[in-house]
Amino acid sequence: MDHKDAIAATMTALADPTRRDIIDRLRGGPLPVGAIAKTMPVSRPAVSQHLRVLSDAGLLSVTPSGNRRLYAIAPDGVDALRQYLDGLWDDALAAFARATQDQAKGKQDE
Amino acid sequence: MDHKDAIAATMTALADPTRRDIIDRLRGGPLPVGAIAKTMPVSRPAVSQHLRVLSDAGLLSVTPSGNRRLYAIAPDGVDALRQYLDGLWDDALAAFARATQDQAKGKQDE
DNA sequence: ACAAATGGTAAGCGATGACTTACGGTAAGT
DNA sequence: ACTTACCGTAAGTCATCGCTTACCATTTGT
Repeated sequence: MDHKDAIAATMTALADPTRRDIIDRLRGGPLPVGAIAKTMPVSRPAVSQHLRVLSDAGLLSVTPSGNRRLYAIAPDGVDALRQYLDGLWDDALAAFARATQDQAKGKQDE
Repeated sequence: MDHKDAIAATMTALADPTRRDIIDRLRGGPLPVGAIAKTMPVSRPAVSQHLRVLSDAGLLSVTPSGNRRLYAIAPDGVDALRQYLDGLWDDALAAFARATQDQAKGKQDE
């Protein structure tokens, strides 16, 4: 399933703390690579590699502007993860309700 | 911030594909370790270690039942990630709207 | 045309992590 | 009491990943 691969890529992309830091830098709007790296404890190539991972995961969009490349958060990529978690949330609540209901009826698992 | 650490733990826990598989097995309701491991390509200790990570992240709850231990999805842990993504979603949309608006006004970045 | 700036990529290194086998410990069956 | 079932933990191995330094391409400024 192509959709599950997208979820996997998005999840692993967001798992790294440095990449979440980059995402936080972009919350205010698009930024070029140098501006991001200047406020971070890692080198610029490291930031570049992280931006690649985030872009491949669909979390960032890139718009070349002359000499620089502006990176911005892509709402669609974030939404994919949101839908996954919403589904997980629904199932968790349903299972929880069913478990407590079964417990009230005195049924143990079989 | 303790809250950000919780997000980090939850995110790294969900980043592993095997752990997401385990989560999927638990969507229907609580299961003991052996039942999970029997339907998975990895060994039972591996599953046990993954369950530990998921529990520490607050994504699973454990209820010892006699000889076995029943693992279930914890809605609260899922909700923490949902809130994080909702905030990211809001900021992304706001930044996107502002960027297009600035572009309409002809302002380039400074 | 030359120099400076911006940024992606390759190679190599160190650390983290996922898995296995082996072991111990507790609860249930006979 | 003994055996079996269920499960967590320790030790060790192998792959993956994040980082750095070097290098190269492209674009802007003079």
